[in-house]
Amino acid sequence: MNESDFLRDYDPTAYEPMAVTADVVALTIRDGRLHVLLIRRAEPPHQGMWALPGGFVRGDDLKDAAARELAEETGLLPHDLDRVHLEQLGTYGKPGRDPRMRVVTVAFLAFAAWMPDPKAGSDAEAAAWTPLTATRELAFDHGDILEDGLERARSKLEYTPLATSFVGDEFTISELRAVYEVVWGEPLHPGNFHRKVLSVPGFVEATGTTTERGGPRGGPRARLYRKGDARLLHPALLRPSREDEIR
Amino acid sequence: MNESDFLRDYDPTAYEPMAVTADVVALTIRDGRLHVLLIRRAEPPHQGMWALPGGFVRGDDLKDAAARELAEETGLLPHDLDRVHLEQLGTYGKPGRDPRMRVVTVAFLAFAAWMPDPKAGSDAEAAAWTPLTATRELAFDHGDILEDGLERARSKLEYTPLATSFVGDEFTISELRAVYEVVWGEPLHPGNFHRKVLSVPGFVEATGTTTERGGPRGGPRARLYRKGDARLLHPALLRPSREDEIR
DNA sequence: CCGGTTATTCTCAGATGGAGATTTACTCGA
DNA sequence: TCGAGTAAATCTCCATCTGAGAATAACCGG
Repeated sequence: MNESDFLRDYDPTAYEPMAVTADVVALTIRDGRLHVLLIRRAEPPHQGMWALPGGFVRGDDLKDAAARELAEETGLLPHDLDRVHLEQLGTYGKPGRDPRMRVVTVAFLAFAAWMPDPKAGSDAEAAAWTPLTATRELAFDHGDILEDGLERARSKLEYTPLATSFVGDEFTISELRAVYEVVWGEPLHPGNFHRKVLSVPGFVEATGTTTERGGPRGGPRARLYRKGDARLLHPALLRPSREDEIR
Repeated sequence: MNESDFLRDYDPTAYEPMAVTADVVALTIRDGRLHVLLIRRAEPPHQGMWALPGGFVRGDDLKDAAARELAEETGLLPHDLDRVHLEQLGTYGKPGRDPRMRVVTVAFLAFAAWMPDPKAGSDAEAAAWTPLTATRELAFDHGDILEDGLERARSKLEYTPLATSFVGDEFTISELRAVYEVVWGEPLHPGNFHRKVLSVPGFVEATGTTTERGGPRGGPRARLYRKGDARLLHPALLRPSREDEIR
């Protein structure tokens, strides 16, 4: 028996204690801006700082732990949770990232069209949907995790129908375009976007109905669409101008 | 203090023992076929079955643990390890995936142009580069992890210069095309591939030299190229015909 | 030297994408 | 009620990209 096999069979609690947590980067769109769910830490370390919601993984699956954490902070019911897109983002385990002990954090990314205001008296001292433009410095390495989550979100809009997770069941092409513009942070050509969305097979399907009224500042009633059955967008909707990220 | 904060401050060893391992999906190309590094388990559970190489994460970073594991099984020196692409693939922590105890595995994906034969008398009873066409059923959920790794590899060839990790420092366009054909599992149009590779800015740069001889079955000498400075391929090289994956 | 192989380039038609203009339907305030 | 402003939906034009196939030329082995 060599070292590795020895370790595999040895009592694991004899090693450096290792805790596994599931943290969530929960994104939603409010007032035309992208928001992330943050909590204010009630205890040291980093007491009083804002952080991503999260908690220890216990007997459940990693994803279930993340869902539980999300539900706890938002007051989302199991029924609502079904409508939230939740995917694994990455795992962060650099020694020293938590001063108390070795903590390995599995980060998840959540998207939803609408989420309730954080429950008062819930897990942390305070929880709030925070516009990304106003993000303070976060506790631990949560700033890095948030950055990774945003990049993942921007990227997944390109080749998956994920944007439909940010809007209601029925939506207009303009609402969908607003999602892309908010997440990508740049304006898109309305005509070309419209053409592109309708030309990608399975992205959206027409409901045959329109909005009740035109926009608040005028314009015709827009047709309503539902999410289609595509799992991948082909061809993809590519972000304009990211020359800087290529090299 | 509510439940979650209580847990955060409580002695972590009081919980269900949780082990964190780093496993590696190491891919390379040999004899024109894609190979994955597998070990044969020397101990129960799944004694005698093939599995991905991996081991417990201890005081080091997750990625370092994966690199150590890879070096251990292949005999790769630190110098060689620099030439291996290693990235995080995902984390697998479903309760019950290891019958002994709760094990959370952070899986990594490794690519290299060439890796030595596994060291005799190393970690496991046996280790071998296995052609993917001949993969047996793997221990634990390693079959799922391998599948995820393959899909990640196929996908990353599309929009990153990762394929250059599978060839030597200097390579011909045909060698590069062979990488794509082997990983994607389908033939590509040589003329269009050639045009495309040279048209993507920063993918490859000419060395100005050619091979010493033509191919083993004839043909002119091919020009040699080096990896360029692009981190992303734009526009991407998209896989043909994946209609089946879209819906 | 010859037939077969392969690197490289070219052609051509169809698909795709960006920029801008047009048409039409609607809201709001004068 | 009417006119100005706004926005949905469509269209044009043109540059670029793509897939399929073919042409050219260099090189192998016999």
